[in-house]
Amino acid sequence: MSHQAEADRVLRSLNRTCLDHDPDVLRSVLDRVGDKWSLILIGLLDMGPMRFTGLLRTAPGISRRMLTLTLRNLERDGLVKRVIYPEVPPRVEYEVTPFGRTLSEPVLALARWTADHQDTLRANRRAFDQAAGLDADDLG
Amino acid sequence: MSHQAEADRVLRSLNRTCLDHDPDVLRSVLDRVGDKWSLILIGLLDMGPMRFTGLLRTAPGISRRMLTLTLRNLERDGLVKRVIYPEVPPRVEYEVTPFGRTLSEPVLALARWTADHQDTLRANRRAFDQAAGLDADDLG
DNA sequence: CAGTATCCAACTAGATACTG
DNA sequence: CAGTATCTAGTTGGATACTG
Repeated sequence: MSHQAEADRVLRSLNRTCLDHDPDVLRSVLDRVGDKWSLILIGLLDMGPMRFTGLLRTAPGISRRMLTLTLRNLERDGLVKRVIYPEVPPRVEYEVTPFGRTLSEPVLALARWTADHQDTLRANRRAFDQAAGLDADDLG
Repeated sequence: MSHQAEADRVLRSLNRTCLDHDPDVLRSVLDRVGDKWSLILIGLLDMGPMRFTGLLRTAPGISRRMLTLTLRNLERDGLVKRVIYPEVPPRVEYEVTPFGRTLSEPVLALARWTADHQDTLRANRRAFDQAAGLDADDLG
């Protein structure tokens, strides 16, 4: 059985189990990984532990609020660990947990897909938008 | 080199290329795949072509509006194909394109991860919420 | 430094009435 | 049947002032 056929079979099964059975778990993970900042933070922390302000500086355009909220959610899921050093001034470091690293692989697969197909995607979108534009302009 | 080490290396590289270079493409794909309905529609269509009303009935809780918007975006990206049969009453079928099927694999990987780890996730969240609750209630 | 609290703007998504 | 148009509620996310 080919890899593709196997993948199809499993996806079909997952469609049934995930969609019919408990779509909320898949949804919640997609919400986590699909929101605006989680993946970027995981990506940054994957390269080593970082502090709050470091992440604030490094993640392009994130606000304090969203950094706090996103880190809390990642921590809640056990994907990121928060380590407090009782010093003055206070120091807090965030790091990816071993559990979090298991998520890297599937995320990696998705990132690879986007990297491999971004040209196709761009072309598709451009073609679609152009066709729509011509439609709207009623030009041949 | 182990699979994990290899994955780490590639992810690190992707961090640099995707995050530093063009985060928007990865973002746009995550937006597509991570939004409320795309994955569910891809899942349904993966089992075979379907018509608008069929999807409306089968996807749990989707509105006409969101079905239209989501299908348009999937079509725009070339992941789904819209086939019009010029009949009366009108018939339109949607099907996953070969390009769309290439996306199944990484999505499959993510779905598998959620399936494999949903118990851990649930436990993590429960533990975190309980700890937060105890904190808030000031109980030991 | 590492957040929290508050306010506000933008976007997302649902309900529903209408059209070819 | 296969949508579009419109209105509205709810959510997400940014700016910023404040706290331990």
